[in-house]
Amino acid sequence: MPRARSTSTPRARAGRPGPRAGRPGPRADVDTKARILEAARTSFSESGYAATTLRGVAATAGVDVALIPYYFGKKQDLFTAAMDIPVRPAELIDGAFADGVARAGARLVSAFLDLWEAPETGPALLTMFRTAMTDDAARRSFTEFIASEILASYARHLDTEDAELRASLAATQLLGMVMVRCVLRIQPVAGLPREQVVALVGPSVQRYLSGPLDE
Amino acid sequence: MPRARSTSTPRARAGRPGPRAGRPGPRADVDTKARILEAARTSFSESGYAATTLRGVAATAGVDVALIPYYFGKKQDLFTAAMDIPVRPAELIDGAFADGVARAGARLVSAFLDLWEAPETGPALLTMFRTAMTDDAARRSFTEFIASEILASYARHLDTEDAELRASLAATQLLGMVMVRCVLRIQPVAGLPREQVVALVGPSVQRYLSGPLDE
DNA sequence: CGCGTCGCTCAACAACCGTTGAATTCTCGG
DNA sequence: CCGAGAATTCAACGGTTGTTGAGCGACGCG
Repeated sequence: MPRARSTSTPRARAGRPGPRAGRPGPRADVDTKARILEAARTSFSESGYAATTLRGVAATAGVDVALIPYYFGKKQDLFTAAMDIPVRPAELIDGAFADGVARAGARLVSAFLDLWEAPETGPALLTMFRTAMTDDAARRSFTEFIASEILASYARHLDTEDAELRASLAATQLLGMVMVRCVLRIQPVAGLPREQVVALVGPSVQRYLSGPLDE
Repeated sequence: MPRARSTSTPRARAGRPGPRAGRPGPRADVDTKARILEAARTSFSESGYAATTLRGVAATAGVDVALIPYYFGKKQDLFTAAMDIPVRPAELIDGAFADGVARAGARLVSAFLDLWEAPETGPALLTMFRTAMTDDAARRSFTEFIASEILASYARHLDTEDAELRASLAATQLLGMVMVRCVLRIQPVAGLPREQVVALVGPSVQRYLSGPLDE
């Protein structure tokens, strides 16, 4: 493991920077930090964590590689910064239940589609989901987040005693719909108009929320 | 991880005069190729393609790194070899429809659970799914495979004209159940006995297959 | 004008990656 | 008994990665 390579570099001129450094071009008229973040979001969601290289992110952002550690620190910090998106699941669920449990199924499907199809939140959600599928530590925190935030919010609106069972069953249908339509884009579900998807899978969610479970 | 290597390999560590190599231990009592394949399957499914290193696979298989290119060629070839599992989706679906469309929902749920919970096929399926979510080329071939193999098999058993729509809707529920129960392992669905899951989500799949879609 | 500071570039570094080639030992058919 | 070939090892190569540190240019404040 120790390569014991002292300061004898194969190249000449060790330690001293090159003759050309500094900032030759004009000052950044656009916000460099935001450009890095956006490039990082798309790269993480399209290629995953391990396959994303800082050099690739820097290239699509049009900046130097060293600017990323300069602004964000380590690669893991860039990742958490890219995943920090504004989404309040509790408010979303409360909104879906606003006018009665009887309509909550369709409302939930609609809200889920909003979240996953918006360019602001969709890529980050996909990345979090993918990481939760892969990394075990991420999976634990992800499922704990779902249990304490999402399922608990459901349970507040369903005052039956099997509320958590019903909530997690509804999650299977909601997640599966999002996978098939937004991620894998399997036809014909992927090509249907939004309202039709809501009308088709809404009743299934509704059955889990308020219908008879044993039949 | 059974490391049942009974015969000890005498590692005579003498000096270090130039290149010394060869095979010091006894010949492979266990099938080396199979051990590499198994280690590769679990590593690919737990860490993904980019994050799996040949050195890591070799370490958990207990062999030298160079044996992997020796047996499997490039890393991509090892990947395709690890993904080559015996699964005949058409037969599976035909079996689920064997005694009538009316019972196909529960049968399909049961067959899906078998497939994803078996240690033989589960990891590879998970890997294929994850890769399809990440890589766009893999996604296209995956969805095309689903359309031409899976959905077409469904459609053969449902002779209505919206057969493909019904099949892809059923896929949302089946995939979502597998995600929540087998991959993310969200409670309480993950902790339920098998038959209860079949009883709970079977009717939802059944509705997509033969129930009224507009209600 | 002097000077610090901020934004940025360049070059290098150590570590690790996949892959190759040569060396060595074993097994086995002739 | 011997040589052919398979199985396994070590060492190295060229490339890429994340990260660091030093230098450069412009700007703002004194």
